[in-house]
Amino acid sequence: MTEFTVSRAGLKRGELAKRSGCNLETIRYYETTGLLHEPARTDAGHRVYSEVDQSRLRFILRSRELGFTIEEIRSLLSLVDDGDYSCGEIHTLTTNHLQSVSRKIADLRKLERTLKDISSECAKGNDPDCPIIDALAGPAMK
Amino acid sequence: MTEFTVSRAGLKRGELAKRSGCNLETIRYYETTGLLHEPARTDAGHRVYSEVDQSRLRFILRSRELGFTIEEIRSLLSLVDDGDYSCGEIHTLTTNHLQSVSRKIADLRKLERTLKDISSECAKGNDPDCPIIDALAGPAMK
DNA sequence: TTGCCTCCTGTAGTAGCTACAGGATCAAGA
DNA sequence: TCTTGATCCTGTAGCTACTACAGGAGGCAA
Repeated sequence: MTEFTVSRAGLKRGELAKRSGCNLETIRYYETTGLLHEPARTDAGHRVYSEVDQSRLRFILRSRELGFTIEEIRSLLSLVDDGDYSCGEIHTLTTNHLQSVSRKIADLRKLERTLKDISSECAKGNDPDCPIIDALAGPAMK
Repeated sequence: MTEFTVSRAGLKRGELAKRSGCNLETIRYYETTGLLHEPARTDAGHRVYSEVDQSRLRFILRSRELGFTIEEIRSLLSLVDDGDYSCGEIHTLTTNHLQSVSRKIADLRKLERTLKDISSECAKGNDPDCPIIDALAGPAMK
């Protein structure tokens, strides 16, 4: 069973932001949206993040880097939190995400092709008769 | 000099939305953000879109399809509106956009590769010891 | 005239943050 | 001990590019 490793004492929010590379306010945002648990507080109300909190943030940041949405991460975390997730469930979420990434790549490559095509027709001169503008203006509406 | 073609009488917003495939509210949004000029109105205040308005919307929609941001489209349109744009300026905007699309593709392909790698390590079974979770949890913070 | 559809305006919600205001707390130096 | 400046707290507004809704007015056919 995967667990978040524990080994160092608490950090305040600013220090956690620095070490994780995450924006200060984003940490609070992840708390309000429920991705991060509410951390312990000092008597004065300052947040103190345990090693478990730090690992959880790292998990979130890594998942975001890989393009998972907040809701997808919420699903991943809730499976882990419940404790009895199967590897198959995690795999399904991941491959679904992979498919949407692949689709996005395909879309962007079409787009890239089109942009190359229309910009290659352009003489780049001072002539104000522009094939790019013509291409963008396109045919009249039906 | 490129111009927007004119040939049919005015349309109301709903009709324009239907023909252009653009959402009804989006048309108003483009007006408030200044991409579309304020159209003529009937006595009762209903918007009436001329052929020029329709061409302009088509230009915007096509540019959005190609992934230009609203600000990029604003630049393109203001060059056209000023009337004395050079084809070189348009070409520059387009190739800048093309570069950002290409960068995005490169980023997504790395991401796709990583997702494939981590999900291929997974046995997909009921075993709750998941290499994907391990990969996402990653190494401890510095 | 009744009913229904479209139109109008202003405003709020979406994702995923980021930034700011106005106040409290902390830690180090004089 | 006092002061100064950094950091913390909360709540709220802003960003992009839309989309949706509420509540009211106009248009048109039976």
